[in-house]
Amino acid sequence: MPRSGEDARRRLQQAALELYRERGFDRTTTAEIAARAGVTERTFFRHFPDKREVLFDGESALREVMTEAVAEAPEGLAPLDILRRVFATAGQRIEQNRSFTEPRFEVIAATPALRERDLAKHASLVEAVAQALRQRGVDARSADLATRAGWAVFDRAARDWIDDPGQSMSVHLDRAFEDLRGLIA
Amino acid sequence: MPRSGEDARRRLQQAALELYRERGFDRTTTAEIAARAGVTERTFFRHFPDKREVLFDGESALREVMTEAVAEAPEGLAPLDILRRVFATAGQRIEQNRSFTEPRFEVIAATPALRERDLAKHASLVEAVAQALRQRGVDARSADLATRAGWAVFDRAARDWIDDPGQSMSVHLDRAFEDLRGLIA
DNA sequence: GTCTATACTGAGATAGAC
DNA sequence: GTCTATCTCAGTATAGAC
Repeated sequence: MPRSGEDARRRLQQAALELYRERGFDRTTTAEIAARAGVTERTFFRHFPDKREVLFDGESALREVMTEAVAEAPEGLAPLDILRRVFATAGQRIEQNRSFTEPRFEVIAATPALRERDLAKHASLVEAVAQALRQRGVDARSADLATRAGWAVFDRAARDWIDDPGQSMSVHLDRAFEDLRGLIA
Repeated sequence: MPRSGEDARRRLQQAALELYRERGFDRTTTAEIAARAGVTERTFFRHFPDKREVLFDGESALREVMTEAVAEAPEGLAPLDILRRVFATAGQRIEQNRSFTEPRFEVIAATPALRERDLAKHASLVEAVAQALRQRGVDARSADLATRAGWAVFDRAARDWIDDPGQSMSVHLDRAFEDLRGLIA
């Protein structure tokens, strides 16, 4: 059994996702997850602060991708146009990880406790993106409002893509942005 | 000790809010809440499924107010104009309960676990409002997107009102709606 | 790695309202 | 008598302290 911490971490995530799917989040104990990953229960809590967090390890990387995309967007773009680019970048990542994204998505949707954590992570991401906009000089109110409205569009597009993976995320994103425009006009 | 369940329920809510403010959510035990309310710990869990839910008892009433406001809005309004009315109605309720709303708001903002639950309740409200829009014949995608974007506006206005209660919620709402319009144009 | 506090659950008994 | 709120007792699992 490898002693590498990173390896154990990955096995714990894999084991947790499997068990949450097999018997449900509530009926899975941390001891079972640890056993399947070949470590002790204590090790589980060394890697993850709680039973939910094990499914949200990629969030900080996504945050970096998004805040960097904000910083690197060309000068002179309107806030919502910056966000369109940012979400397109994030959408690509999600598209590439589909084999992991999709089962994870299902488990979260089926589990209220995980859904709560998911929403909290989204709120945190939205806040980080809004802050990145502010650092580009966008005023605080506009940054906040644009990012939240933009997230509604992104979320809509992501769910559209789950239902219809034949079209790429960027197509779904464009459509959702157009829909929002139509609703306001 | 009164046998009325409603009375015990109210005492439990009151005791919980007090204790969460006095020593923080994490440092408050359910046994302490029950003791202050004059019931046993087990009774706490008969009224509330968990330690967080005790602060979210008014949500179902707010949901009814909002979905009814959707149903009662005049014919022929665009989705976002319906929502503007709905949120104005909800805003009035929030304004009236200020003495309860504000301490509760503070405790939630200071406690990650409560913030998560708060976000989940918001998501559930958004879904209920979107469904009410669908029942008026608004197509599913528009209902979803409009309600989420509208909620971003509502949330912005609510925080503006906390910072500046001198202006009414409806003023803050109008301003936030105008801001969104400006961002899209 | 060990120990412990506490959130939460289940089943059965009791007490008051009707 | 039924029904419902509460209590008592006995546990399990998570998470944090040591």
